[in-house]
Amino acid sequence: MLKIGDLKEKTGVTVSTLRYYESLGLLQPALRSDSGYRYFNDNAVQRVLFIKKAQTLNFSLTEIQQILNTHERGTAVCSIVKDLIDRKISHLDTEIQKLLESKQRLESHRERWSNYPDDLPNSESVCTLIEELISLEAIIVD
Amino acid sequence: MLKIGDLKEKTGVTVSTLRYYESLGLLQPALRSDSGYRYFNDNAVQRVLFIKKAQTLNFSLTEIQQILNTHERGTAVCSIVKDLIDRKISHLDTEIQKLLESKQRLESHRERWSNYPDDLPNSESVCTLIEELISLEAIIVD
DNA sequence: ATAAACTCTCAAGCCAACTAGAGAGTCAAG
DNA sequence: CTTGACTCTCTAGTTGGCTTGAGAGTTTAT
Repeated sequence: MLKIGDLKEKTGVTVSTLRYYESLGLLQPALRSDSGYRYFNDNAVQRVLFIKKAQTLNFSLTEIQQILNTHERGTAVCSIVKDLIDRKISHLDTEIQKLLESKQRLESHRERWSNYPDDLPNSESVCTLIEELISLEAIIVD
Repeated sequence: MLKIGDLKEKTGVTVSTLRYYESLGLLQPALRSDSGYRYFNDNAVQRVLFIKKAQTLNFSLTEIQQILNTHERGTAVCSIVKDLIDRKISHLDTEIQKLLESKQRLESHRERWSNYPDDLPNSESVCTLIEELISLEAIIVD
């Protein structure tokens, strides 16, 4: 039986985070001592590692809970998980697209600006970059 | 002179958000009436639109404030903005890479799973997908 | 003159995933 | 048997970008 500190050692997840996971229903101690100490079985290690790894796959704790609940309930629900993963993939796709667009717009600005000389110390213009950024929003965004 | 509601009409940004921007120092009414009403000049429209558009370029309000302050101060500081943009681009790159990785890992799982048949209604196994996900974390993550 | 629509301030709530701290109780080694 | 490390609960704070609501005052159109 593992006390919460042992579980922390085996997973690298802080004690308070473990308690937080429990409060969300992601984790359950196998038993509680009379004094209230949590005792986990080895299973819990797998579970916590699963949570961490699912997080690296960009699943939220809520989604992870769905997967684990599904698992718990014992119903044959691969399709639910498949759906979740499909939706996650297309969500990731959207996010990636957005970021790529932002990046490309920024790059095209940088490029365009590299054709302008740096502001001269005493030049009238405050900052070509900013002025363009501010005055040419239409171009920036469209 | 525009009242805050007019500014909202012209920019599509809600009144409370506009007040919030003011509280962050992103926006300043040209004057306040005796009764406390904010009055903005047309300039403010540009400014708000700039904020919105900078947000679509993944700049945070804090970063936007830096840009605007820089602009306000009247110093010739293109290089600061250039730096900001460079850092933003490489940050975006990192984010994109992360998401791409997640996506690819998920896709390889989906692919692998598509070789397994769906669970049969009364099969012993709960869910091949979940079991694999849970038991083979090493594979999943490495 | 009155009602509708607008505006004000200030406080608090929301999301996610934690983290920090107070104050008290418990366990294990020497 | 004491000391130090561990654990407990509970509350509240963090970041970012807002939103919601209460309660009160103001402006505008008819």
